[in-house]
Amino acid sequence: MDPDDTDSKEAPARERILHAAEELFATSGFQATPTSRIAERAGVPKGLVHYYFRRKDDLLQALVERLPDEPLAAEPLVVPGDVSTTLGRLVAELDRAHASSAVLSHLLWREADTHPAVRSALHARFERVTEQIREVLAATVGPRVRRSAVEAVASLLALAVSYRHAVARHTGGTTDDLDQELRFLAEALSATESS
Amino acid sequence: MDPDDTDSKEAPARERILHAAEELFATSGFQATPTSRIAERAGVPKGLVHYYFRRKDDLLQALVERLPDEPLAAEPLVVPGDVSTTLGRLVAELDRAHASSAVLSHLLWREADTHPAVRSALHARFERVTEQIREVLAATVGPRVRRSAVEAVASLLALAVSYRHAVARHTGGTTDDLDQELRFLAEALSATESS
Amino acid sequence: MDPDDTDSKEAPARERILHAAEELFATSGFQATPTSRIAERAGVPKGLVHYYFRRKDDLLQALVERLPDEPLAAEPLVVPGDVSTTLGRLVAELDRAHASSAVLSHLLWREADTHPAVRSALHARFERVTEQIREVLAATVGPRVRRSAVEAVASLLALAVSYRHAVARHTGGTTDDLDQELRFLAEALSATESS
Amino acid sequence: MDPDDTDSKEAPARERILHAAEELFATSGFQATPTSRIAERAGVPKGLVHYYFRRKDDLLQALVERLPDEPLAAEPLVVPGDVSTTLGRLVAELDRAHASSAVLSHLLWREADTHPAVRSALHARFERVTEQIREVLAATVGPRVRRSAVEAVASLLALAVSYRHAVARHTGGTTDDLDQELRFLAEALSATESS
DNA sequence: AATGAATGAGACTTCATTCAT
DNA sequence: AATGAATGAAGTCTCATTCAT
Repeated sequence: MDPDDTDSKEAPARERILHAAEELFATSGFQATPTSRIAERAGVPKGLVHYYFRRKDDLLQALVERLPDEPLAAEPLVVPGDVSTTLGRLVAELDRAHASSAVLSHLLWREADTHPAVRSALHARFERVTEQIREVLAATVGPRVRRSAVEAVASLLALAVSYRHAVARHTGGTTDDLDQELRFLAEALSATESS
Repeated sequence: MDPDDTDSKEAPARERILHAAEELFATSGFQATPTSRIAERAGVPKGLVHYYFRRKDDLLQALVERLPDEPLAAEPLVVPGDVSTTLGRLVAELDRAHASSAVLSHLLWREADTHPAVRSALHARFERVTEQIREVLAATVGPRVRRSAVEAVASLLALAVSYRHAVARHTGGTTDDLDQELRFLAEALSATESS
Repeated sequence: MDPDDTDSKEAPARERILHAAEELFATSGFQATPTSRIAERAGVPKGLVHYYFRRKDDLLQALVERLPDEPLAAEPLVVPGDVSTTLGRLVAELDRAHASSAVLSHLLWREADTHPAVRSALHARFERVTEQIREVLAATVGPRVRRSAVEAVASLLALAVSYRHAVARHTGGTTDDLDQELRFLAEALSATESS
Repeated sequence: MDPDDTDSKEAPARERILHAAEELFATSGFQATPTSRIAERAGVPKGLVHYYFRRKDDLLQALVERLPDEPLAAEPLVVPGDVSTTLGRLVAELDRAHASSAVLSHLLWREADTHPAVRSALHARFERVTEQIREVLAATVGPRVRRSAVEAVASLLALAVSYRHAVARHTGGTTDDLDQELRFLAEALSATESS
C-alpha cells in the first residue's frame, strides 16, 4: 500500500509497542496506562498489543528483561592517588548513565512495589553501583589505605548516589551535586593512610 | 450495619475510613484500591466514603495532611565527644521512627509519582532528617571540628539513611546496618579536628 | 405472554434482570448471551446487571435456585382400578407442567454440561418425576399387583417421559403421545394381578 | 510442503484437525473452544484450520457428517422365544455402542440446541435405535404376540435407553441397568401371547 | 498449498461517582 | 446526616477471520 511510508512502519510492530509502553509506563505509571493508549501511541491496532504480549504484565516483564545496564568502564575515570577528582568523575559518570536511561529508571522505581521482577532488577542495580564504586576506589587509593575504609566509603557513596537517583525523577532530573561530600570522603581516606 | 455494634463506634466513621484507606493504599496502592474496599474495611456503607471525601484523591490528600512526623528529641542521643556512639544511637532512632510509620512511609513512596502533595511531603521528610542529623552532630563534636565537615557528614548520612528507608519496604523492613560506615565517619570527623 | 405484564418498570430491576436472563439463556444459550443484551432486554443499564450479579455465572445460579418445581397433586389423577386412564392423566399432567416451565427446562438441558448446579437440578427433577409416577401407580392398582411390577412400570415411564421432555425443546414442544404404550403397560400390570 | 510428508504427521492434517475438534467440542463445548486451541491440539498452524474449514461452523458440520453410526447386527443377539435374555443382550449392545462413541454423542447433545444439523443427527439416531429394537423383538417373539404389543415395547425401550444415554455424559458414563424393567417387559409380552 | 501476523468487534468486569430517599 | 441503588465510562482480554506472502 504505502511502500515509501517510513515514519510509522520503520520499526517492527512489536518493537514499537515496547517503545510506546516504556514511555507511557514511565510517564503515567503501569496501572494508569491503558493498553489501548499503548496501541494508539505505537500506531498499531489494539489487538496486536495482546497478540504479542498476552497480558499487560508480560509487557512490563519484557521491558525489564530488555534493561541495558551497561557495565561502565572503570579505568578511564581513575586518577591514581587523586581520590577527590576520581570520585567526582565517577559520580558524574553514574549520574550521566542514570540520566540516559531515565525513562526506564523511573519505571523501575514506580513498579517495584507491585512487580517482584522489577524489584529485583532495582536491587541488582544498586549492587552493581556499589561494586563499581569499590573497584574504582581500589584502583585509585594507595595500598596503605585500610580496606575497611574503602568499603565504608564505597557503601556510603553508593547509598547517597542511589538516593539521589531515586528522587531525581521527582525533581525533573536535577539533583544537588556531591562536591562537598566527595572532598570530605577523599580527605578522610587520605587521613587513614597516614598510619 | 448493626446498630448495637460497639466495635464500629470505637472511632468516628471518618477516622475509621482514613485508617482503612491508609492501610489499603500502602498495601495495594492507591489506584488498585477500590473505595468500596475501603468502606468494607472501615465497616461503613459505601456511600459514606464519598460523603466525607468527595473524590478518592481527597482521601489521599487528607492522609498526607495527617502525617505525624514527630520532631525526635536530639539531646537524649548526644554523648558529647563520642561521635561514633551518638551516630549509632541516632541512626537507630531514625530507623525506629521510620519503622513505626512504615505504612505511611510506604504510601509516600508509592504515590509520590502521581500526587504532588505526596511528593512534597516526601521531600520535606528528607530535609527534616538532614536537619536532625546536623543538630545532633553539632551538639556532639567539639568546636574545633570544621563546619563544612559536619555538613558533609550530615548530608552523606541523611542520603544513606533515606535510601535504606526507601528500600526497606521492599525487603520487609530489614536493612543492613551502617556500623562500619558510622565508625568511619566518626573517625574522619576526629581527624579533621586535629588539624 | 403474561397478561399482567403491563410495562417494563413494573417489577423491580433485579427481577427484570432475572426474567430477561431466563428467556435469553434458554433461547440463545448461556455463553451466546452477552450480559449487555440481558441489560438491554431488562431495560436497565449494563452496570446494574453486574451490580446484582457480580459474575455472569451468578445469574445462572440464581435462576436455578429460583426453580419452581411444583409438587403436582396425585389424588385428582387417580381413578382406582383404572390404570390406563390414570396413567394417561398423569402423563398429560407431567407434560403440561413441563410445558409451563419450558423456558427454564430448556435452560436446564442446555447448561447441564457446563454447570454442576444445573446438572444436579436436572437429576433431582428426574428423581421427582419417578417418585410421582410411583405414588400415583400405587394408589391406582389393586393390592394384588406385585410391587416389583409397579417399580418397573414407574421406572420405564419416568425414563420415557423424561426423554420426551428432553427432546421437546428441539421439536417446538410437540411430542408423540404415549397412548399405545400406556395401554400396554396397564394391561401388563393387570396381567400380573391375576396370580 | 508435500502432503505425503510423514515426518511427524501420522494422519493428514485435515484429519487431525477434525479429531482435535471432536474431542475439544465434546469436552468444553463448541463456543468455548477457540479454533486456536484446535490447531494447537492438532499440531498444525492456526491458519490451517481456517484453510480447511473456512468458518468454525464448518468444522462442526464436517464432524456430524462423519458420524459413523454402524448398523449393529441383529441376529447374533436373538434367542428365539427368550425375550428376557434377548432384550438384555440388546440393551448391553446398545450401551456398548453408545459408550464407544461417547465423545461424539456428548457433542451431539451439547450442540443440538444451536445447530440444526446436529439436531437432525440426534433425531435420526433415536429412530435408528427404535427400529433396531423392533427388529430384534420381531425376530424373538412367537407369531402369536400382538404386533401392537411389540410396537409398544420397542417404543418404551427406545425411549428409556435413549434417556439413559442422554444423561450418561453427566454421570461419567455409568447408568443404572434395566434388568428389572426388561424382565417385566418380557413377562408382559408373554402374557399377551396366551390369548 | 500453507502460514502466522494482523485486525477489530465485542465480551466480561470493575469502579468512581451521583442521587433520591 | 447517611445510605445503597443506580450509572456508564473505561479497562483488559479473547478470538474468529482475513490476508500477504
